[in-house]
Amino acid sequence: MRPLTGKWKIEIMWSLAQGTHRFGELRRALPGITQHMLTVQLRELEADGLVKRTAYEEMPPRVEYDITEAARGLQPVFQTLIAWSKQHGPISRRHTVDRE
Amino acid sequence: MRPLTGKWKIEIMWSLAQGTHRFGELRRALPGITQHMLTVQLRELEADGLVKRTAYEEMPPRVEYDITEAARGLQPVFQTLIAWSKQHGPISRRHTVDRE
DNA sequence: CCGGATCCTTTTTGATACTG
DNA sequence: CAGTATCAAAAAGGATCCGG
Repeated sequence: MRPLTGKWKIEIMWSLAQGTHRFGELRRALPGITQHMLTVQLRELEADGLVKRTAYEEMPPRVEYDITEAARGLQPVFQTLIAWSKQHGPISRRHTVDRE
Repeated sequence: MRPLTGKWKIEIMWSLAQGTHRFGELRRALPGITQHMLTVQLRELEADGLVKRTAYEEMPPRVEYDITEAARGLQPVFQTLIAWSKQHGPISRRHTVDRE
């Protein structure tokens, strides 16, 4: 099992759980993420059936992201994890990077 | 935020959520994990305050692992994720390795 | 039985530049 | 605006051998 692996997936899903977002909106909602990473993670989430991508072929381009029905069942997970991390601080993955 | 990152952490926590386990028991409960990885992940979980380790200096050695009080609040997360993955299949991290 | 220490491979992440 | 292409660095994962 490998749920929601990736440095930003929880936060992405949490953002999307609160409503449709455009690419640029997500980028602003996740300070520190690069376009590259946002693209990669969204693509993976899409492939995993957690995110739905809707592209409008207009000028200027517009792309919207939503969570899928399947992912609705995970919504409490996102909520709990976000809330938990606010209380206990971030967990794991070199949480103490102590640059040096 | 980086919750429960690691290939085995969810499953480890899920196992421990169901009761105290010894090292060897966990190993058997997680087919495919190496002792090395189990050690590493347990150490990280311990450092993150999600797991409590109790070593008995006996012969033969015995070590028990439990989830901490702080981690109790995450128990529904483990449950939901495990249940979800049983329905929808594993998520992410090269789930389609399609070896040639 | 429960690890630690090494060494090596694979995956992930990130910086930067470029495009319809 | 919403990406793609490259390249490089870092982190995670795993095999194997050693020790109390």
